[in-house]
Amino acid sequence: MLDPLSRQLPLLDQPPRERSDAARNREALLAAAARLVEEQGVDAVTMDSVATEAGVGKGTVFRRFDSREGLMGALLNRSETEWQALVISGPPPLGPGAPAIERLHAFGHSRMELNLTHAELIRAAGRAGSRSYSAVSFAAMHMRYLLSELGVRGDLHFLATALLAPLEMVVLVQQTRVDAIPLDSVKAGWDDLVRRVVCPEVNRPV
Amino acid sequence: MLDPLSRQLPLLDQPPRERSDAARNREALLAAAARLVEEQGVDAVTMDSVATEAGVGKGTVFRRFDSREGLMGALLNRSETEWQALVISGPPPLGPGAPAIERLHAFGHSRMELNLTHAELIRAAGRAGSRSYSAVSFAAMHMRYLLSELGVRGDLHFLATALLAPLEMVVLVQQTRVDAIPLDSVKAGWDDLVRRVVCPEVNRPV
DNA sequence: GGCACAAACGGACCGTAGTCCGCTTATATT
DNA sequence: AATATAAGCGGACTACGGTCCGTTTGTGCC
Repeated sequence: MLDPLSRQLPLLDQPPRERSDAARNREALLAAAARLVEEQGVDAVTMDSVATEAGVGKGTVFRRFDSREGLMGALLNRSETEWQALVISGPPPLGPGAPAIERLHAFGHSRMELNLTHAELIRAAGRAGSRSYSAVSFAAMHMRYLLSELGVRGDLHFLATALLAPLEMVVLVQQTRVDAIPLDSVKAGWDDLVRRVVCPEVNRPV
Repeated sequence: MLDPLSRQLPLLDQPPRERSDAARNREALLAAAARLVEEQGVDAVTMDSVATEAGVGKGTVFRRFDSREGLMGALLNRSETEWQALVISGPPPLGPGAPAIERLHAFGHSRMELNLTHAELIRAAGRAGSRSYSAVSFAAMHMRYLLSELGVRGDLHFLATALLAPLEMVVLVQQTRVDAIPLDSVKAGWDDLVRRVVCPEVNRPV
């Protein structure tokens, strides 16, 4: 039985628990969408096909995920969460335990791979893609932490954004697919950018 | 009369001149689209309304611009071209005549303003937006030129991309609209990034 | 168990992007 | 001027994202 106070002051509460049928349908829809992506590619994920595949009505898909972009975002969110766990508590050098500079390089490389792997999905997710608020804010927060560990001075908020920006999917796709630059060269370029930003000479105490 | 050779070897030729009615319709469509954007915002620019407004059929809009994104891209292309002209031959510090470092700062600031001004249009243009090949390659080329003038060593191709990336609309919108950072702070942050990249100590001859 | 009600459901419906194909017209040639 | 032909044209048609609202169902309370 729920605490009666929770019922009376719902605004102070967690939003009320999701109804069981709703939860079941959400899982079924995510599973159906993931399967469609796997088997037929992102373009085959229409709201109708996902609904049919999950055995629910179309309205339900929109109720759960608001829009196609929202559905794609939810799909992305799963791997984003796994990745964040690796950064927070996975093995070094991505996870804790390695020197900050190594973690920083591993962070960038790993993010590039993640964004390229999910390029189609990120594109389909639009605003809900890699620039969703939670994804951006986690990455930026971690980046600021690593930069401060390295003694970088300046506007860490902006510097984090600036180092993250070339890891965005649109930029990576341009470089690796349009300009046909090997991924390793892109990584090396980013490493050089990092070197310049953390360079001791430009971070002299004022 | 055309050179007979041109008729016989069309592959060596410029693509045949656009038919006069086609050219007229293209202008009418661009004008109609620009007017709709101006008066009612980007969302009001549906392919039907543009066609009606220009007094042509819907199929004609698609024939000329392939897609809604293509139409938006064509609209953007006009201001992009004007901007490129300013960079190439406009007044300093954006145009030639100022020291390279000042031109670089002006370049970044100007690009930010341009991208923010056209944020809606760029979003609606999707792939045809600010990352269209011609826009990206012009900006990158100019950036490489300025960096080389400044004696920057390293992978100029990547460094140009890295300095351009934080000027992308999605990043700027995140910073100025979501995080509510004043544009001047963003500019200052970018200036600092530039300082680090062109810093003499990190560009010592090997 | 029975009741009340908010939440969830589903599918008909709407607007828009994009396709298709038979008709029209500009242009080059004679 | 007449003709041939490729390019252009237009609007009916399809598919998909998104909305709406009458119906169903899970949940907490008695």
